[in-house]
Amino acid sequence: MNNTHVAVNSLQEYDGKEVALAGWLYNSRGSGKIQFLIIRDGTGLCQCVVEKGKVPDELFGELRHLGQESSLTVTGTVRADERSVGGYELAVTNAQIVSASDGYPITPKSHGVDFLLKHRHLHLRSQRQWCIGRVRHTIVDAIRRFFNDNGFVLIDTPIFTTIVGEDQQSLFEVDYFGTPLHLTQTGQLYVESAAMSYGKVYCFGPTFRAEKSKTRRHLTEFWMVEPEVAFTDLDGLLELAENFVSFIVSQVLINNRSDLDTIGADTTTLETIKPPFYRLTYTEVGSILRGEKAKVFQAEQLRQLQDERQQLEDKIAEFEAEQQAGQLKQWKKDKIAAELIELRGALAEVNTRIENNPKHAQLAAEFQWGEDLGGSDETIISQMHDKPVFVTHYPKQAKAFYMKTDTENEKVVLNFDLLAPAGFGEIIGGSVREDDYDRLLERIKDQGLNPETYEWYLDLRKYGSVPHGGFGLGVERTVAWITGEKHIRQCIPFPRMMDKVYI
RNA sequence: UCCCCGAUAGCUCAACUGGUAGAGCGAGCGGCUGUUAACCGCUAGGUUGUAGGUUCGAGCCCUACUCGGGGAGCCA
Repeated sequence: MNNTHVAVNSLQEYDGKEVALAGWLYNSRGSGKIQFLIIRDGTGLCQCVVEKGKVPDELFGELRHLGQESSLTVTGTVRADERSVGGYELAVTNAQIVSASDGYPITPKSHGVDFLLKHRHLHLRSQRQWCIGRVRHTIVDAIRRFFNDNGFVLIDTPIFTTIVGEDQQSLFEVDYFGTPLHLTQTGQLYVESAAMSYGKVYCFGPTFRAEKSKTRRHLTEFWMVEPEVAFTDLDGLLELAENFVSFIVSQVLINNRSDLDTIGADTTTLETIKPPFYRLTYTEVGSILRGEKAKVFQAEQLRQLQDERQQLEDKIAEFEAEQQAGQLKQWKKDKIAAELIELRGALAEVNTRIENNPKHAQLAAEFQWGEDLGGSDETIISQMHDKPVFVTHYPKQAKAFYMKTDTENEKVVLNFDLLAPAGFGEIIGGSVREDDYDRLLERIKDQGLNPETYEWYLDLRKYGSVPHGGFGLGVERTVAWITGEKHIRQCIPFPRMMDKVYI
């Protein structure tokens, strides 16, 4: 069946020729004697034009009543036409309904988040999800390609794990034949041992965090890639990270331009994502947050938001007045009603941001040296920059035991976060690892961890320890940033969120 | 764990300070040869999340619960 069908995304090779397509009915419009069937086949959309008289009358009638997402094959002549979605359309001569669909729940109109997640198995077919999935595919491919082409060896780390990388409380516990084990929250400790064998390695797979975080940046199951490099320092890691992220973005721009356009991503800004990225220390960030600059920035943003709110409110009032005026054509009323729904949605969004602005400003102003940066602090810093920002040298007390202490300033560690621009926040966290046996042992004890559990990890510092480090990049956050998607739950096919798993 | 917001037709949303619930989309029928979330006409579709309370009267006010959204802490 397959090899006789042509893929929609290769139609330009068949201009003027007769081909058969196999796919699903995405949408259809019709008038008395002509029908437009938009068919999706997984590679793209194609408008198929059915004219009465050019197909059997019986078929014409069947196609007219064919429900959304019915599967079918169509035969016809390919022709270029500007008016068509992909630039090519099919003049249909015949069609065969494979399976008629009736009452498909996801209509071409707007739907709520909850509804769509409950229909995730079907929502994957929708344009926006389809585009995001393709971008994700490119990102995952770029991740592998970057490391494979730069001398890294893939190391698959275990999902069932005996050790704690970050924080005990954020682990999912599983009953492993009567013994408690955890689902991995990082492959880093394992990958460190592999780096001492191969030099440059990476692991790539799902990661599990039981954090009770209900935000647009969190999933309990997400994908993370973690490179680890022997004989490197903080500067080396930053360079690796900025080259890596820039490569990912460039690959998406090469392969997914039409997807980015369809979903309205900001490609002009993506074009500028090239090394070097901004570099700030935690201490610098702290003084920015506490200082005049952040205050002015936040106040300016608040003003902008208020302006925006005013404009939205004016527009809404305008439309409402128009609605009251009466004596309108039906289509005009509909347009206004649709417009109002959109405006009210935008207004709600702006209002939340206005509500949050002073809270975030206060949190920033109250920044205390020694605390970890909050999500809102990162948002502010990332909003203040048009390119990704590295934040380095965090206070030791706020960070994990394995991060190497800066010998020039014992209060900080040689770590970094990478904040994506325009408010997307953290997409990478990484560090140079403590390679000194005694210091590491001390840190393990300081954090109240059991040194016995980390015996093998300590061994790495016993037998030929070298300066080394790495980082973890969150795939979904990267997808969200690049696609401009507000919530990372749209950036993984089947999201797992705190207390909520739909299908 | 805490704070804010919400729940009305299959879906997305209206209903000004309490007065018998309305649109659009979707569905069904009819019309239209170039539509782009097509359009036009008609039809069907509701115990307003649940349980109480206030009131002559509750979608609207009060209490509790359930579910959902956003955010804080924490993080990729």
